[in-house]
Amino acid sequence: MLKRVPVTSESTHCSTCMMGSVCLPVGMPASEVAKLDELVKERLRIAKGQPLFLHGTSLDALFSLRTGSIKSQIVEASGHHQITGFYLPGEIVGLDGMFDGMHSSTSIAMEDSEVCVVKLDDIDEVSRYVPTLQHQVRRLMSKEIARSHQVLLALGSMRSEQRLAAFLINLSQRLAALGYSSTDFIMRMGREEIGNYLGLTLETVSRLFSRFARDGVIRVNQREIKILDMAALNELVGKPC
Amino acid sequence: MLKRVPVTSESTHCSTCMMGSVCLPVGMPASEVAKLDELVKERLRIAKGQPLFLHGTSLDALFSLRTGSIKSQIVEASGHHQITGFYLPGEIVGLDGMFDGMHSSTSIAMEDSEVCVVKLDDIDEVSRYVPTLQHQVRRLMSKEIARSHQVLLALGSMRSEQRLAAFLINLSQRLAALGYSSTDFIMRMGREEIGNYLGLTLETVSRLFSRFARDGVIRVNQREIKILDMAALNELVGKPC
DNA sequence: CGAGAGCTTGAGTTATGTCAATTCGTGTGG
DNA sequence: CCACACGAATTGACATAACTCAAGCTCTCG
Repeated sequence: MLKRVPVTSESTHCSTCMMGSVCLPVGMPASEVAKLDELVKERLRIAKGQPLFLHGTSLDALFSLRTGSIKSQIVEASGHHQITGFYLPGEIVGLDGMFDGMHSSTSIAMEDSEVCVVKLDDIDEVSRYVPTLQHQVRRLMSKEIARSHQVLLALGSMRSEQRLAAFLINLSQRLAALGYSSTDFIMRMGREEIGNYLGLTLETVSRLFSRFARDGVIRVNQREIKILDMAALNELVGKPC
Repeated sequence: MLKRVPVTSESTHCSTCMMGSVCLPVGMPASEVAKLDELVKERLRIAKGQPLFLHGTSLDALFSLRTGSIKSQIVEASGHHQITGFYLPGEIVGLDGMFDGMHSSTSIAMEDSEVCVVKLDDIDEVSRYVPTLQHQVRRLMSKEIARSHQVLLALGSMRSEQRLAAFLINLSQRLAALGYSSTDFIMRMGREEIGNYLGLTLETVSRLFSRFARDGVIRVNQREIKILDMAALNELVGKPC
């Protein structure tokens, strides 16, 4: 069974990659993107359930998710773990842990996935002739900070139904940005993972899905979601207190 | 009353600054730090309660806290706000919001404070001849991500007493790194701010302080804290479940 | 010295967690 | 191909941690 297999067959160039509009080069002028071809020298396939990297191991690269989905989690001494993010294609995994060169989290593929490996050394190298690349990395890190602050807001000040609504809205928007339906999708994560991420138990998450369905806000069948009333979801998160 | 006053009297050079060991240059080789003098061209004094920057305003600089303390918070449409961080001297404020050039949070001085202004343009400029500066910025951003993940862990999977214990331990350690006592300190934030940050109400925070005091773990008098039994605090966060 | 903000404490409520039983769905081996 | 087994999800009943509301206290600062 494949675990962590380098992809050798296809050439991997940012300039010709279909993901360019959502991935690391997002927002960069086309003329600059064309110069990024030295950036990705390797790709990896990760089988469902397998780690992309483990907490505590050394870090010399970032990973740009091409296909599949990945979760990141941190582990306590007690063994308890907290999921800190779900990543979709085009998103960058591994931005934490650049502080001391050690991954501060563990990342696990939630389905068979493929990532582009972006070595930090190569970022430095390439940014000598593509100065905006540094800005790009800063922007992406900054976005990751802002993202986790949003989750903080959810965990710190929202009730369970608001958290789940916010979660669904967020997922919907990110899938839409990838060209998928914003109203019909399959969630790659289970109830327990959603609960862990949102600071709730799986039972609460399950009850909420049922309630949302009963109220006609969504239709849900296992991990298959159909959003029927997006306005109601927005209403939920927009009017707290 | 002073609000946002540039400091003109003193020269501001990283190479001679006392904060070097904890601030932006932390961990950089001394030879490199010596070249950072063009980095900070401006300092600001912010009066207690005044904003350093507001959510939604444009961003072209980072702020390194020299003296005082600052809180960052994000605001919901509803007006509800969530504190995302408390910053102490040597820490960098404004790392979120570099994504689209807009501050995604508001930062407010919790006491009269002074910050060094580090223009993004100057970072780019200086890093041409101090290449490690880019690494340094990445490291600091990465640290901010890891920090917020830790808070996520607290909010997502700890009970109230564990959250407060973790909060006290964290504060203690950061103060110790600044050369202050790790056991005796004044908290610059009130009960409500602590509660907001930890996803609790001020009453719960107050009760917890009382309980910790009753149990002989701390002594507390308003915002004055004396940690009597650090082991007990660590015990609390280390043994959940 | 008075007023207001911040803090503490109590009593009662409630959202969410816990424990447990049941169903559903999927993949496996006879 | 069916039946079984296992993990995932649902649902219910009950327990409880934390919230809400309210009263009183204590600093601080003008």
